[in-house]
This record gives sequence, C-alpha cells and structure tokens, in this order.
Amino acid sequence: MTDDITSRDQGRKASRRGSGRPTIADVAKLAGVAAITVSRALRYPSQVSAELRAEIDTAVAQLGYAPDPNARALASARADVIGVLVPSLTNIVFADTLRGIYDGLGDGPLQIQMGNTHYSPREEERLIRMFLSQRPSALIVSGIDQTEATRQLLESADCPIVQIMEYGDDPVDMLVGFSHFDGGKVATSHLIEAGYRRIGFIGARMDPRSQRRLAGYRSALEAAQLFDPKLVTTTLTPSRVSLGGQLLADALAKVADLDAVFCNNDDLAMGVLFECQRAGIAVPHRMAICGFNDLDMMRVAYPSLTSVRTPRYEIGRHSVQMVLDRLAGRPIASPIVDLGFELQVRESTML
Amino acid sequence: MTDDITSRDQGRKASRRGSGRPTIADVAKLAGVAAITVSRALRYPSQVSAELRAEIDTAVAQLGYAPDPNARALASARADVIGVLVPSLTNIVFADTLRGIYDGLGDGPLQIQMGNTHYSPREEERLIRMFLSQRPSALIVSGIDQTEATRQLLESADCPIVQIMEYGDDPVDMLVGFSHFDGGKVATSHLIEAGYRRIGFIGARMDPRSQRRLAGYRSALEAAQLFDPKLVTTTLTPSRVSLGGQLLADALAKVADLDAVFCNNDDLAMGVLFECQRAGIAVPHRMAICGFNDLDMMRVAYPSLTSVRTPRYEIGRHSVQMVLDRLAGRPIASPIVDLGFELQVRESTML
DNA sequence: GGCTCGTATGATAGCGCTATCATAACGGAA
DNA sequence: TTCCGTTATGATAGCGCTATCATACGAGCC
Repeated sequence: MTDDITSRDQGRKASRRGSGRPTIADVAKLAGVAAITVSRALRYPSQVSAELRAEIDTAVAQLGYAPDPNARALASARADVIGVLVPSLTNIVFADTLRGIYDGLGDGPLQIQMGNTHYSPREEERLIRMFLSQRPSALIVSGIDQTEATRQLLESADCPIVQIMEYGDDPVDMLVGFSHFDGGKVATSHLIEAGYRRIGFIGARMDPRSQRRLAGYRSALEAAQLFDPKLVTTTLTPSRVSLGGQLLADALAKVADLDAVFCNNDDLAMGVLFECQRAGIAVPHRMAICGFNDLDMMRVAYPSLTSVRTPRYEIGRHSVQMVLDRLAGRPIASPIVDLGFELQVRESTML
Repeated sequence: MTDDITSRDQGRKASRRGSGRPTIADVAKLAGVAAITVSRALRYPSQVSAELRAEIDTAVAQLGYAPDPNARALASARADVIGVLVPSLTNIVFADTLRGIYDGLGDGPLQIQMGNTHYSPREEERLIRMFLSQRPSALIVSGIDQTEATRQLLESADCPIVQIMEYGDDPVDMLVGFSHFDGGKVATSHLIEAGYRRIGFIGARMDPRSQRRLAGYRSALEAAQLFDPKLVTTTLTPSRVSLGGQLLADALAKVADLDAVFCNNDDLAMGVLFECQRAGIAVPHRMAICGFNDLDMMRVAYPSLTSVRTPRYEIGRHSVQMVLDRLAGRPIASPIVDLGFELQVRESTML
C-alpha cells in the first residue's frame, strides 16, 4: 500500500517516446487514413466522407483515443480554455456567476481557468498576463476598474474579452452587468419614500462596486436633502454576517436617531437584523433594513428583508453566450448588455 | 468603436508563422546562448552560471518573454495544471475549500482547472477523463464515492491524487478530510445529553456526506434507544435557507412533540430558526437547533446557533501542500489525514 | 474532348518547448 | 603527465497536433 503510493511520483517516463496513450497517428494507421484526416474528422466532420468518418470513429473508440489539448493548443495557437477572473471565491455573488458560466459552457470543449484576484488590481494584472500567455479562447474579467496597463493588455489581446458585473459605456470589448449606482439609488429612494429620514449606509470591503452603490445612496439622499456624512459607516474588512452587527453598533453610536440602514450586501443586512433582535430594536418600526443581492435567506428571514435582486447567475450565462457567439462567428446583438436589477420590497422596510 | 470590436475575431493569424510574441529562441539569440540554456536558466537557475543567467534575465526582461505553457506541457508531457473537482459551486463549503487551494498554491506556476460535477458520479467520471487527457500535475477530487470506472482511471493515472472532504481508510492515493459520521454522531449525542428526547434530522440534497451524517445521527439515537424513523425528514432538493422552514413544518406534521433538530447544514438550520421565530416556537426551550459547518452567521444569529465546525479551508490548504510535497519529491508524513471537526455549543441547544 | 471548378484526401513542415545525449573545460588523483 | 569525474553548455530530435499547400478525381460547361 505505502509502496504503491510512494512509487506514484511525478510520473516522468524514463523513456522519452510514447506517453503510453494512443496518438492521432495510431488512430490514422488503424483507420488506414492520414493523420490530418483524423484531425478533420474530429473537428469538422462535414469535411470528411461518411465512410472514412465511420472508419475513424471505430478506430477512435477501439483505441480509446482522446486528443491532447496541449498539442492541439500548440499547433493551432489557441487553447480551448476560457480564463475567468473573480475577486473572491467566498463571496456568493461570484459563486453564482461562476455557476452561470459553467452552465453556459455545458459539455462543450471549452474549459475554465479561474483566477482569484483578491480584489487587487495588481494581482489581476499578473493573472491576466499569465492567462494571456496560453492564448485562451476568451477572457472574462470582473469589473471595469482595471489598471491602465491591464487595460492595454486586454485591448491588444487577440481573443474575445467580457467584463462582467458592472455597467459602463466603454468596455474593452464586451460587457454584461448592471448599474450598482442605480441599485444603491433605487434602494435608498425606496427607504425615503417609505418614510425613513435618518438612513444610514453600512458597507464592508468597499471595492469599486460597493463605492458605486454608496454613490447611488448618497445621490438619492442628497436629492432629498437628507444626506449627512455621519450616516455612512464603512470598513475595508471583508464582509461577514458578524460584521453587520458591529457596524450597526458603530452607526448608532454616531447617529442615535438612525431609523434605517442600506447595507452594501445581504450578509451585513442579516447581521444587522440579528443585532436588532438582540438589542430589542423593532424592525421595521424603529429600524428599517435593506440589503443588496437578494440571497435566498432574505425572503425567509423574520421579518423578511428587503433587498436588491441582482442577476448574478444570468451575468455568467450571458457572458459565456457572448463568447460562444463570437467564437462561432455569430453576430453579437450588442456588445454592452445591462441585465438590470429589481428591488424586492419586504417586511423590513414597511413602516 | 464598433468596428474595433467586430474586428476582434477568433484571432487566428493569417500567416502560420510567428505568434507575434517572443519565443525562447528569440531570448537565446539576444543573450547569445542556446535555447536549451534559456530553458534551464528559467527552470533550474542553479544549473546555469551566474554570468549567463544575468544575460538571459536581461534578454527576457527586454523582450517581455513569457514561456508558452502549452509548448512546455507538450514537450515535458506534464501540464502545470491541477485539476480540481467539486460537486457544487454555490455550496459555501466548497468555496472555502477552493479558497484554501488557491491560497496554498500562492504565486507558484501551478494553475487550477476546476470542474463542477453537480453531485453526479457520471459527470465526475467524464470530467476526470477530460482532465487526465491533458496530463495534469495533480488531481484533487471531492469525496470517496467515485464509480468503479472512475476509481480505476484514478488508480492508473500517473499523477498525485488527493481525495478531500471525507475520511476513509482506502484512498486512491492521498486523502484529507474528516468523518461526517462522527460529526453527525457527536452533534446528536450533544442534543441527547442536553436533555432533548425527540430529536429530528433535517436534510437536503442527501449526497454521500449527508448520508453519513445521517448515519451518525441514527447511531447516536439508537445507542440511546431514542431512534424513530419518523424523526428523519429529508429531500433530494438542493439545500437552501428557505428549505429549512418547509422541512421543519413537514417534520412537525409527522412528530408533534419534536423538541430538537439536527440539520444537515447551516443553511437549513438558519431556515429552521426563522420558521421557529415566525411560528412563535421558543428556541431552545421548545425546540433546539443544531447545524453543520459552523458558518460565520451561526455565531451571531439570535439566539446563536450550535453547529459542528468543519475544517473546510484547511482541507484545501492541506491537500495542496500534499500535492506540492509530492511533486517536489518531499516525503509525505501520512497519505491519510483526518483534520477533525469541533462542536460549537451555543444558545440554540442550551435547554 | 478539353477545360475549369469544387470536393475529398494527403504530404509536409512546423507550433515552442524540453529530454537526451554529446561535448568542452577544468581540477584533482594516480 | 595521464586519466577520470564533475560541471557548464550545446546540438539534435522530437512531444502530438494542425496550417498550408498539393494532389486526385469527378461533375459540369462550352
């Protein structure tokens, strides 16, 4: 047992030749055709006659042949890989989007190579450089706040590029997302209309998208002449449910008559709710709570929590569809797609 | 602008030659050495004299050279890629583990290729076949319930393999995880000791790991002669917070005097808590709640929720470390690692 | 019947890198 | 001095596949 395991080393063959697995040449020989014909039969079946195709399929099955993607990538100067860059893996938002991307790809030949930028533009640049070096079929990157150098890298890349999660009018190539500014503005306007007057903003991480939601919040409050810098409570710490309660306490310490909070995301909103329960602050009567993203739990919380539903999964699906269309040479309806959002009004903001 | 975009096609060069990017030969020429020396300087710097190394580094920097991973993989019969298979992307459990894997890899040359099996052994088999065809440096797979065919594929693969998330004594190669059976048993024993007598099990998805937790639950109850099949309420539906409340209602309909629930995961536990709040069921006096995984929110919920803390992130870190050790030829302390779990007792089970 | 044209297949030559073997240079032991 | 072993570098030959050009062949046309 242990011997068995230790013998499993890096696996470099002693001899150079023959990886052990069948190659396209083996298939060709067995089928009695040239290697290039096998290649064509596998990639463009319509270019090969039915008889040869049958022979080749038989040979492939018999040998259990599977093409080597590395050799293919080298010869065709194009890897069947889509690079995907997300700023975080623990953030459910990106997990949903990733799921959409995987679902959109289905059983196709394209594989995902994922990179985690940790919300760092420099790390993003490093990863893009690395991804580009293998000539991916496409790149999907999060947000529109790339560094100047990154943007140039992307501009000169010879593959489709999709920027996701945000809305903007100047994408590198294509873009799918929604306006975080508008999301923040609509949520805040709703709180104003519901009759709340001392509406706080609670935010963690404060990445560019959070900043835009904050800007939307501020814009709505300023329009109603209700803005006050003291109402804003943020931290650079990554968001967690447990942070919501702390930030609410901080906010209340600054603004005793706070009567509503717009939370940068649902985790914080949930934390705020628990803190209110613990402190005996009645929701929504003494405190309204609004989240962002509309995770499943918002609907079932007690009281149920208002939130802004965002099209996370759809963004993933749509971005892949654009990539596939482009790769297949199909026309793209529009390179810039706004998938919008939807305010879900629930008990937590019904005064 | 639009022209700019539509001109960005698949990017196949009209001419075959020259991808445009510098190759190792360009660097070699500029540095006045042979290509193989450049290769060595980059991969095994100690094998090249300091002078040549300096020349080569300069040339690399000047040309902005980056090795082509595809060519490298083809020539060395080994791709700098680790295949990672997870059953779900939305499940925070795997997101945490993935984060551990990425963190463990750091800035190294190894890249992750991820596959989502959707809890399907057949899909897992397909993906493993696909991954293996590119000769990955290693494979990390979730669980120990592979099909027979998959297991054989893995046994004969010539790269390190780590099975993660579970504990077992017969891994394909290496294994890092913990015992879900024991987790379920410890949680249930705690409820018994706390004085609860009609302890239900609430489970969604019911994948193999959920099944083992259920088995642990049953084992504890049977030992105390408290087991009753009616106490178990499960569904194959994927887990969601909103499902917790539904399942609790189902459970109460079957067992009116239910006084505790062990939930298969924290999402369900949270849903159960909300349902109790809504229905006016006092926690923990009329109903105890215990979750599994111990997500951050369990600690701050009101009342705080008991849960079994699982080493998700650590499993990711550890599995990568084993892979790196093996690839570097370092000895592995033990191919089977039990990272354990820890019951976190909180208000929701303190009668 | 000779010609062009389109379709099906094949031969050749790499893609960019590294495994392998060969060679050169040098120091120390006999 | 001669021989051997060691270290640093290079030449060569692929890895497995596909782009490109070449060829064969039949259909259709004047």
